[in-house]
Amino acid sequence: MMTINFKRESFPTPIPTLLNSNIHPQSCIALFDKVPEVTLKKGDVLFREGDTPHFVYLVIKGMIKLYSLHDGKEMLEDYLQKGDFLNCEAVIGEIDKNKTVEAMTQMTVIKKIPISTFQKTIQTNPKLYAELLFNILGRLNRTQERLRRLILLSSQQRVIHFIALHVKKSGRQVGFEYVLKPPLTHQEIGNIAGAGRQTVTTIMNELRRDNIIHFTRQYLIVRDMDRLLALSGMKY
DNA sequence: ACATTAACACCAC
DNA sequence: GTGGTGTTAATGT
Repeated sequence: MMTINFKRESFPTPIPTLLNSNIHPQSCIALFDKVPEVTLKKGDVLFREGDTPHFVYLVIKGMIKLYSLHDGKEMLEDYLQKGDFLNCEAVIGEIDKNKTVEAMTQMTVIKKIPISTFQKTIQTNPKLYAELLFNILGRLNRTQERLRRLILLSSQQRVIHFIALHVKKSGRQVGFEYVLKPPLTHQEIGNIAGAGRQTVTTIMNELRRDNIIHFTRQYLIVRDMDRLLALSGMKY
């Protein structure tokens, strides 16, 4: 017979002493302050479908993708970027073992802490709990955006829409332009937007001819965000 | 008409 | 050399 205990002894206060005595601002990110950074190359795998993860990861730089395989085809389930937490569902004891996780960009930087440490600290600090919820909400929105794109837009529009939103959010603004460095490969853009690699290449070259974007292997510039958004066929 | 895939050449690191 | 890009032809819906 299982009993569920809804009581939370130390929730919401007092704040435990040992674990967060050295955390200055109220931030989940601060939990990782003294943890060394790990740099991943594109394609490096953190763990595979079926593995049991033992860490919670924080993305510092670059992008991480979560996917499952279906007769050789990669199904992109989610992707994470700077400030996102991987396996943070562990705070409520949920651990997703059904996805492979790997670095999507060159020079992806992450930090990791044991799941138990993360769990204990977050569970006893409501502010951190709220911050985590907020972060997960961001991921949920991103996934919903992707679903909307997939259902409503043509493949051209999907690619354009993803590029517009992604660069606007993750690139830095320089004058009227947005620069994303490093960029994603056409293959990865295709995986996210639900389009073939060649399709992405062709669309991006058209956009380049029209001087709406520019790109090399090191960067992607959006020259005219308004036109790009207009071409995407979505309001925002 | 739209989109994906295969094939191949080419280029960069 | 390997991985990424550019282009076109064939094929499917």
